[in-house]
Amino acid sequence: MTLEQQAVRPPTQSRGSGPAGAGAASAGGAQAAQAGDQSAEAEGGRPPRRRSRRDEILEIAVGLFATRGYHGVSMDDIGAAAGVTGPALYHHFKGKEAMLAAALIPVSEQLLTGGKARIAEAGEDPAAALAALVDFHVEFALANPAVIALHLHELDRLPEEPRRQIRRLQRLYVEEWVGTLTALREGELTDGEARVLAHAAFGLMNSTPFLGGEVDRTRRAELLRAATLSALRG
Amino acid sequence: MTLEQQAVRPPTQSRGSGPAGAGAASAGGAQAAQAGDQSAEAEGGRPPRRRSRRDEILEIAVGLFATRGYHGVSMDDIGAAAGVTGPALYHHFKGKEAMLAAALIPVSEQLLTGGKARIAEAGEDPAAALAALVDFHVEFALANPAVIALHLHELDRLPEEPRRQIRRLQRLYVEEWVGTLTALREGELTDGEARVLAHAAFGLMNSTPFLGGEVDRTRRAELLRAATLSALRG
DNA sequence: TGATTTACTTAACGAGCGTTCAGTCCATGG
DNA sequence: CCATGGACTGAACGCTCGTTAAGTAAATCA
Repeated sequence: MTLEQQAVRPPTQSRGSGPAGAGAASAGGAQAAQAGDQSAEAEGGRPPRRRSRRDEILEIAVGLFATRGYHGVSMDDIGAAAGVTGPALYHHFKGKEAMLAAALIPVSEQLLTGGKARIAEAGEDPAAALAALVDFHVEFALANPAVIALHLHELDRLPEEPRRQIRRLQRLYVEEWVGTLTALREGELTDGEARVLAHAAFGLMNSTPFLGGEVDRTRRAELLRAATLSALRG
Repeated sequence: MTLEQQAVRPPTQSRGSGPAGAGAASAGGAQAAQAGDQSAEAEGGRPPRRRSRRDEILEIAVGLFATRGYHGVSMDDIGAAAGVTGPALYHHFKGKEAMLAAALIPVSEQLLTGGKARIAEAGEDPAAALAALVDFHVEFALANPAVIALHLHELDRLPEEPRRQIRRLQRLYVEEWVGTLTALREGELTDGEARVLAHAAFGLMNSTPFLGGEVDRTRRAELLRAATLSALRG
């Protein structure tokens, strides 16, 4: 009743494809595809260099999952939003759960590698490292609100295998923050306490998917950065 | 596979009832019942003073909803966890959506009235009002993690009518925070910016449903209070 | 005690879901 | 020009879900 998505693609047009009409409200994803791929199981292991229809569908699905919940969206819904029927999706993904996994895993990977990179760039200075981490995470959250929301809400809908993988990546990312925080406030914080603060900071920075408009993106980033840093410095 | 809930109640025992055996992991709710009541539609309008089985079931349902998601829990699941069959629940609630509404509405009401009370107690002092608000919300979040999680994740699963009511209560609660914040940092913050900060503070304080143990409750409250106040004072 | 009410049961329904399958369209490559 | 193969359709499956209906055993009340 609220947002009826649909995008009747041009019925005939080979590779490449244009932007899918009135697509997912605030999709964020489309992060590479390298996780549980199914299309390249043959000999050679060459990853398929098809960067288009699959990711396009994935982005649409992420938007729908984020606004209506994983169980609140059917395969037919996703197909309709992408301009195809439901069963057509099985040519790109092994199933519904595989779609969710394909959307979530790259996010955890990007956060972890990005976080590590920022810390490394900061050298031995914990204060600079924390500032860089906050900067990075705030920017990421503002750029990908839908995926962030998915990550927060729908992780438990995954089967054990990919869920454990994501949890492991998340844990490693948290530990980067914990290390930085304990170094910055040496003697003040135990590891457990730093973990509480790290989760609190994520909650703060990830509050951006809710609430839209009124304050422009730059100012919002500024507010979130300042608030997070104040919260973590004590 | 994870947490198989069940609570075979004592098969015969009139009113009162004991604690339902191995019940919902971390249920928080059981907040009064006054919302979309169905049992007292007859003449007189006397509210039924039965404070027991209904709320017991509601608490169990909240715990399940919080850990597995609204759509991830069936009526049979809830019934089984309460020691009855699925259809038996229709003697206490009009349906599944009514259960969710009955769990969520009292929370919004408690937050709003509690928040207003703390601000009134603080008189004209915005700094004291903010401290009291933070104190109140942190305490509430730590006491009711399951309902907080539900409120965050499953609000959109409600039909329009109760959802709008909850959204209205939430908005009023946010405005209490916005008023306090703009008074405290006069000239520094627009209303919109204060709203961003208020949502950020909720995200911070509501981070407590995730993460369990390691740090005891008192210390965690202390950490969250300090972090929130630092974040909001700029 | 007999009538009523409360709390529940078992059985069954219709709808919607994820998924499978067989076939069709069509751009491509020899 | 025909064979190939990817993208997709339409129909159908088995299953689960929320909900309804009819009946029952026990507790309460007149």
